[in-house]
Amino acid sequence: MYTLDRSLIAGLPPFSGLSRPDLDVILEKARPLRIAAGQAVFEQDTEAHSFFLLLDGHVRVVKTTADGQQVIMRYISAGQLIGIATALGRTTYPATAIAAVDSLALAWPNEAWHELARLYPAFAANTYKMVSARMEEAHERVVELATALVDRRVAHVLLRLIEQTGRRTEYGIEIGFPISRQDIADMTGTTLHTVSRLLTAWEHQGFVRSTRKRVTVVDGARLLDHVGRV
Amino acid sequence: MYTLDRSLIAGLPPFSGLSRPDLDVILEKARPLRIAAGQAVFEQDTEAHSFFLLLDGHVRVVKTTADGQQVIMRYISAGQLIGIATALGRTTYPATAIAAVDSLALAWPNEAWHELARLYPAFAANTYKMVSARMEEAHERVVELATALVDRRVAHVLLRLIEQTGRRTEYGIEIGFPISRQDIADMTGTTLHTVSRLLTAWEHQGFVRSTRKRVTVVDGARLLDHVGRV
DNA sequence: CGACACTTTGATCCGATTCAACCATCGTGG
DNA sequence: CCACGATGGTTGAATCGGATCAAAGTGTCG
Repeated sequence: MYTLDRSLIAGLPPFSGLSRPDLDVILEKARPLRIAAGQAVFEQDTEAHSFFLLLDGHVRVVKTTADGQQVIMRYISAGQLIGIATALGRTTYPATAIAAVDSLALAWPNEAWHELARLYPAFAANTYKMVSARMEEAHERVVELATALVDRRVAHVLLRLIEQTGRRTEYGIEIGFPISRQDIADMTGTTLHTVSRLLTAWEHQGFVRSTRKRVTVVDGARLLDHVGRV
Repeated sequence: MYTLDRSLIAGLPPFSGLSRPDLDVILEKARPLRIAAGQAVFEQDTEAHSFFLLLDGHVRVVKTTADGQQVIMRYISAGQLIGIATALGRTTYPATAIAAVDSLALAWPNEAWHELARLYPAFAANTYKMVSARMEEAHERVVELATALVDRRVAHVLLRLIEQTGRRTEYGIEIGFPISRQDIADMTGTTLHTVSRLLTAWEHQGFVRSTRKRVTVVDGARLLDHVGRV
């Protein structure tokens, strides 16, 4: 028997509007889970047995096509749900989730979802709101992929990532987890070569700084302006 | 006072699981609406005052970027809801909806949504299921835009459209509404020129047939095979 | 310290856009 | 009812954004 403190999840968006005792009931059904960097939380097309709440760390959600090409659908930060296949009426996970750094999550067995959704309408409502938000994001991404050139797409990804996970450093705002050129390419539908060229060009122009797997945005406004030829 | 027969909406996916009297209550709040081909049902970024059910016809949902580029997000067929901005917690429409042919819809004032969702949980559940399905579609589209070449994307769009709206004809299965090369380009992130070239090439190869604003898929399997170089 | 993962950079190639011109079909009004 | 403008479609040539091919450099970790 674990004793998970409800302060772990109190105040997180998925549980907003729930009372303290509610949280205790919810926590009772959860099981803590450590995921080492590079390890999968769940794998695409396998039976969905659980859904997860990321407590600490960063996880990337990756879709792989039949011919082996990868697309990173999103990065999940602490406080967010992942693997909610059941809530969407699926029986398998639509993507693979890989820890970008050593991470900590809670796992609930699948059956718990329906029970919790019934018991706590606020929890269900929060989840659906999140699904709606993710749908809109996906739509925006479709528009961008269909209309914008690569430099613009890469710039927008960097700005989105520093907004979601950035932390202040001496030179600017750094993306909050290690990310390679290949990762950025997989988020924008391009190649690591093109990303590398863009980043070095932008570094010369003073918009960004980067080292191995770390990217810092020095001047986001000027970067946006640079690619924002409207 | 109108008298809308409940048989109009009985059996449609958004209302599955609802009783006859429920349907009557729901219909009471609706107002019928004719939309001429080319007319907008609602416009992007304007105040969302209503949501709609398409009873007859075809409507395309279009997003326009700041610099005027268009992306067709989807085609709506009879029996589907559109403009459910409110259900997603928005106050404005995220896209413009244009009738592709003369169409008929029902319109509910925005306030009705929360009321109906509260009164009829099945209705709310159906709507969320649809939102989930659309999110998955959007994700698939992101993957395709990020990884597949233009010919593959165009082929997939044609096959999807005949699956959703196709009707048998002498030569094959025809897309159920008028659609131009430009429209197809706006769905796949390419240009009308490229679509035109692809369609004429495919016509020579016997995969499709087309005339002005009408496209018929003669042999979908061979078309798929043609672009499906995996 | 050596192997491996990540990054950079040059050269070449190609899919698709852009530019340009012309043709076909439809709807409309004199 | 036919002429004509408008909308939609085709096709060639030039161009270009990025991918691909190729090779070498660099940081990191076991």
